[in-house]
Amino acid sequence: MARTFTLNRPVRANAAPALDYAALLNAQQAAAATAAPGPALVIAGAGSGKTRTLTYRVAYLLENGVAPQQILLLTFTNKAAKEMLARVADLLPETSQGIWGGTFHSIGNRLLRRHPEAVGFKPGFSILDREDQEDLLKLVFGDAGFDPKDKRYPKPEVLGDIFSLAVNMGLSIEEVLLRKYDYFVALTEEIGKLQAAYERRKLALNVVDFDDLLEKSVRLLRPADGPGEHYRRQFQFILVDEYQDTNRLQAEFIDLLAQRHRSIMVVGDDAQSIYSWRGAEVQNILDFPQRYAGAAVYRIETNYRSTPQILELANAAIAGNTRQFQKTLVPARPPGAAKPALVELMDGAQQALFVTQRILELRDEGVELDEIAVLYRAHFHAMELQLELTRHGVPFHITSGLRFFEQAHIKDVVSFLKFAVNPRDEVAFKRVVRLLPGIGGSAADKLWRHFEAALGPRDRLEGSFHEAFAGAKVGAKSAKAWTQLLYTFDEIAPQGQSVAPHAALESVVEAVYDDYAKSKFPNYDQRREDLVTLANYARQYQDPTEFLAELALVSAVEQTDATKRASDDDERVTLSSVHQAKGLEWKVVFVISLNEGSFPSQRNADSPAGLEEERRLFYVAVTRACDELVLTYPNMRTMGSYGGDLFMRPSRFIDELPEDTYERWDVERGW
DNA sequence: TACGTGGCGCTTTTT
DNA sequence: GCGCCACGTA
Repeated sequence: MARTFTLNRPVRANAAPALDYAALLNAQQAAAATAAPGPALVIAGAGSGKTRTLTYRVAYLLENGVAPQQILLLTFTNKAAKEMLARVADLLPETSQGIWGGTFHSIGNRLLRRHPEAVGFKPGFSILDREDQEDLLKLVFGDAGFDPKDKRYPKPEVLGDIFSLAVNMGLSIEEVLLRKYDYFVALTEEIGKLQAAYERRKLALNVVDFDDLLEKSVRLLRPADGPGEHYRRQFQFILVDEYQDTNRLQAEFIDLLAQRHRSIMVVGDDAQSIYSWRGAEVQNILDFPQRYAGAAVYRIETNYRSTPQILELANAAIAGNTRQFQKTLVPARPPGAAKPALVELMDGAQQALFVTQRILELRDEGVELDEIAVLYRAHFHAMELQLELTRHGVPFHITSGLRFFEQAHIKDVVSFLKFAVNPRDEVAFKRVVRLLPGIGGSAADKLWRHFEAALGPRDRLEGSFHEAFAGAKVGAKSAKAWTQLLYTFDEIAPQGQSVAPHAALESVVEAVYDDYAKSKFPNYDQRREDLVTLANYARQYQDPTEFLAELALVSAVEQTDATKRASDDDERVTLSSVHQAKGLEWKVVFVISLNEGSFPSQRNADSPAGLEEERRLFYVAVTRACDELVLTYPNMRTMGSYGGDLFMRPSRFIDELPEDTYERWDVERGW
């Protein structure tokens, strides 16, 4: 084999590092940021400046002559990637351009766009989100010769979960079924057939799902003589954020890229691994020192976020877990005014009333509403609280529900573009035509077959859509809208070449969708506004393929300055699941419904591993609080939940706390 | 295809 | 106790 000699970017003349790491970081952070090349594990406790450390690590590499494109920075969320890259750019504006940074999925997308054929896809493939995937799975039943209405089979939604777990955890269908869906074990063979049919369909439609972005990338990277070798040479330094939440597939993705240089720094907190149900394996981080022999281990344990009282409770909360790196959060802040509060309430209604009244009290004390959060294990735990807050006129927002790009009206108009860009996209086509009055599943299917025949083996339409659909019949009820639709298709993709995304969106809304939206949606105005926002967002993109990929991979639009200002004006309390609160902090945090069966969730309480994850979730919840932490539990489950009244025990996580870590509040009725 | 009614099931959701 | 989906009917 030829010898490889790697030239590093020449170090700038008199290149005394501009940044004084010892002054900007604490000793633990600085040690990690300036670590020598080679494998390294950074155990970063909650609130310890993990992002800061990672940011300075990148800066340190750049300052020491590593070229930006030799750095790969992997995160789980777009927000995290964006934030870190922006902070690096702030530190070193001149040298940071060209870093490969993004989510696992977006980096996978980038690789596959460069080498689609190597894994059987064609350029311009589109990305299915979860809903698209389910739509496609419905079609797949027919392919495999099964009746989708047959109740024995898992619903598309569950099927998607099964396939996803299999891919992400590197398990066979049978293993997944045995572990999580034992009532489907008898159908192992059939489900396997469905999976094969699904794979064929994706290739035929030239579409990939989220999991493919990783799995096909791994397949691309695996061969020693394939394109992977190029990237193994290129990425001399790999950094991974939130490593505790990686699954088996992601771990392999990283390992494949790190094979050559072995200069990989993974950062995370095993105590905050809370996504095992999505395939995350906390074992990845726990075993890292074994998998990468000679790995340096750094610990960042100084917590800048919370008062010592809150940290004492947090440390006690996680102590019950055995599978963890022992660590203790060390407070940097002076003692706060009070210990965390533990509040026993009669029932859910009283809990809601208590939280509401305490929030009002805090507001009177000068705490702003957006510095307060109420966290819970499951969204329905917040139902009574929502009623109570509304009754008292306390504004709140809930971090749940559909994200911007997943809303029906957004997906509807985007489907026009998807079909224009990729005329093989049956799912997008059917979604579009079903918007027309008088056209349902069977008419959509007929139209699709007609179009498929006209398209032939090509991946791009050469003539006009009018020609392609010549002779296709629709009912009298649909005729007018159908003509209008064909006209629109030809406008947004003349000769099969799609126009710029914002122009296409404007055409679609104006010609077809606006009328539909008016008749269909009670909140037409809001939706119309969203569509304008979407079109404006699209202006950044010239290439429709790139725009569509971005939509699939990004869950929220950047807040415009206008909306930011608007939301600054009216402060709101945050209501959030603990999962969605990870990485965030508030001055005052309430954790509610701390009952056996609720938190820990009944479904995880039976297995030791499940219970440890619930305990980590509790740990994540309490470590969100800066100044004040309030834990509450009702004694009875009443209206607001199903099944009638029931006594409930306080959570075992409360029993596990030493009594001197909190102060009990006695709540009594004042009327 | 569109609309009304009964039955079922009901954690979390980075991409 | 409610909402969604699937099935029945026009």
